[in-house]
Amino acid sequence: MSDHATMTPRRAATRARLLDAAREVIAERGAGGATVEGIAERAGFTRGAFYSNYASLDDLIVDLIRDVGEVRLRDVREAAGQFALNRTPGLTIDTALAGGVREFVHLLQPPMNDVLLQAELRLYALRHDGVRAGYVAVVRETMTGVYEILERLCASVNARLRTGPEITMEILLGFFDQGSAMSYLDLGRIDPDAQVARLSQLVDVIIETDQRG
Amino acid sequence: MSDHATMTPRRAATRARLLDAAREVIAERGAGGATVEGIAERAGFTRGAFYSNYASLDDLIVDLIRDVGEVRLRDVREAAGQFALNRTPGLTIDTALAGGVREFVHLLQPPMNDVLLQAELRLYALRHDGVRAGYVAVVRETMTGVYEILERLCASVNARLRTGPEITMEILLGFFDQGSAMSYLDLGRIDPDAQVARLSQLVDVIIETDQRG
DNA sequence: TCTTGCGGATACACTTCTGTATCGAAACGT
DNA sequence: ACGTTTCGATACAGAAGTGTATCCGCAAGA
Repeated sequence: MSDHATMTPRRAATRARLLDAAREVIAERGAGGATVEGIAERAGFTRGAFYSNYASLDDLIVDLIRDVGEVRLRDVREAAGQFALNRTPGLTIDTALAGGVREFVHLLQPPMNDVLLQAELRLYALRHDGVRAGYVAVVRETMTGVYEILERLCASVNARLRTGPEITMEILLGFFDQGSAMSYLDLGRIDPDAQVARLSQLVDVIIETDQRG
Repeated sequence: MSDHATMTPRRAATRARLLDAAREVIAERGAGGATVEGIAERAGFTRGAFYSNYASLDDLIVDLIRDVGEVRLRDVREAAGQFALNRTPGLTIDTALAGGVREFVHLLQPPMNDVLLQAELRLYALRHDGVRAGYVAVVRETMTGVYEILERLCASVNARLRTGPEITMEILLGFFDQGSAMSYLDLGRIDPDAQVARLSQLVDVIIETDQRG
């Protein structure tokens, strides 16, 4: 359902505008505070447009979760691609790890709205049975994708992860969420240098190297 | 402000009932979906009672954040106390660590409502400047308390943490949040055995031991 | 160019929430 | 026991949102 490729361009464009508006409004007011009226208005429409595209707010949010998941996974894949392109073989472990950190650290600095939206969607999935399965699927896909990348990186520098996929990814994702939320809570912004340092330390914790230096 | 010790018992009781109601309502409908009317009604009052105790919903939520923080910290302290009481000196590292895991693992299995409430309050703090400082203070206090306990535990079994307080606590808290949320998303409940296994693995990751066995 | 139909706007009736103002009653000091 | 204070209920006016039903105009096809 709601596959933007299989509908008229006009309809797809309207839905895209509604989705973008929903991102903003949900980030600003929360999923509970987001209203059909608010989203439609933000998109430059009236409620009429909304209801002729989605049956309900729930319906739109399902669409949004799918979309957000796709974007996230694509971001990670792109970072991985960049890393693979830039990597020069034969580096020392530390240099290679530092390179990896540099390539992935921007994922640790999402804009405030993304942090809020992500948290809101997770809460929404927790509360709404009809959404949960889809949400979990998206998270799993992301976790799997990231883990593969991580494993490849480790193998290429003769290091290995201390724990299996599931725990590793939970540590990673939890750390990302916790870190970006605390940054905004604490400073009101994200300090890139601090994030590089944080990610480096995390890598030291979850990765085990056979040799040193 | 709103120190329950310095007000008449009746007032304190009413506020306590309102706070409890707020916990439930916010967990169920989210901070954005929680209304003065809903909270008052849940507590068995009308809005009149609410407004004669709090100036606004924001006002109550500030109180709630403080309260939730106190409860959390007390829980951790109690777990630490239990651990100290039950611990028999001279155990092997692995046995001692296993004991620690057993003592703290129940903190990894909060009821669904606590997971939701915690997430909602964090989001609320992110969005409301007037609340942020207090929220951060509460989190810092919790982190410090937990870290002290963790350090003492490590020292007593001749092990040490791989990273400093800040990163360690971010990993821990992030892992806790991520884990409980995913449990409820995935299974709809929390599996205690799985949590023990998860916590054991986490301990292996963040703790470094000098000897083995 | 005509017309057909879809997409978005408008109107309507209803519900829920807000904040204030007022009132009755329960608690408390003397 | 009595008056005072305080606390919680009720009433009111207004704001905002919901979903449906209806209408209109533009865009695409013959």
